[in-house]
Amino acid sequence: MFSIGQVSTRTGVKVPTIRYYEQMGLIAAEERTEGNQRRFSQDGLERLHFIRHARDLGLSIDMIRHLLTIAPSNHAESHRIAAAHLDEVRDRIARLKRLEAELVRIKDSCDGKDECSVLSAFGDHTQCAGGH
Amino acid sequence: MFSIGQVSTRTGVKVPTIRYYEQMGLIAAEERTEGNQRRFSQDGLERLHFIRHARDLGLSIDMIRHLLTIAPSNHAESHRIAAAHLDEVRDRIARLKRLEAELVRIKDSCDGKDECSVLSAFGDHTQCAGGH
DNA sequence: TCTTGAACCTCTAGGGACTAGAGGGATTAT
DNA sequence: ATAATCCCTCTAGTCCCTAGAGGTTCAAGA
Repeated sequence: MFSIGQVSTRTGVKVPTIRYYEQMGLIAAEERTEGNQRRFSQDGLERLHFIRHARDLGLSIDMIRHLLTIAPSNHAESHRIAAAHLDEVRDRIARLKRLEAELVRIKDSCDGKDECSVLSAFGDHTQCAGGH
Repeated sequence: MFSIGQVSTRTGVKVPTIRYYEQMGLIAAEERTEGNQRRFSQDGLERLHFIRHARDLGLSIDMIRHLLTIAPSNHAESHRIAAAHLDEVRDRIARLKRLEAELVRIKDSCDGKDECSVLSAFGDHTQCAGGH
């Protein structure tokens, strides 16, 4: 059995965040000591690992709850969630790349000059690749 | 002079968001009508365009306030902000790409099978490219 | 066994960037 | 004049935590 601090160091999830996840219904400490401190089993630790990983991958708490409660018995649904999220991520990458290109343009427009136009570049939409 | 609604349609910034920006000290309506409604000048409109663009580019409200107050007279500072932000964006792109690769792995690991392992894939860190 | 100090507990509030709703007043077009 | 639309302020909610206050429990050393 692990204390919340041990779980925290093993999973990399901060202590208050673990308590927050409990509050949100993602996890629950299997036991409490006489003095009301949480004790987690190996299973609880792995569940938290899963949550951590899924959060790193950008899934929302709701999505994760969904995966944890509905999906274990339903691969099609799990698959759908993963695929939908992949689409989202690809979209975000595309948008960030446009953003990168524009920042380069803004930065370069003023490199090596005494006078630059970062401000007007920020205000100028005409060269934007994508429409806002 | 433009009403808040006209400014909203021209800039694409929603009405409550414009009021929020005012509250945050990014903009201020130049005038008010007898009946206390905001009226914006062309300048105000352009300032909001700038803010909209900078927000699209991912700059925080604080950064934008900084740009609007300190930077106009200080190109070096503006340049620094743009360059620092570019670094951030590149970092985000790199992380998202790792994420994308992993989502593909997770999805493919279960494509076309009757039984899949999305859940265990989410829980499995061993194949992560980057360390969490 | 006692004591110290680290770790734990609950509860409330804050943060960032909005968004939504209530309850009302102003403006504009017919 | 009246209806429709727009606008006002204020409060509270969203998401995912993070920080702090004020107090209790645990583990290890003397």
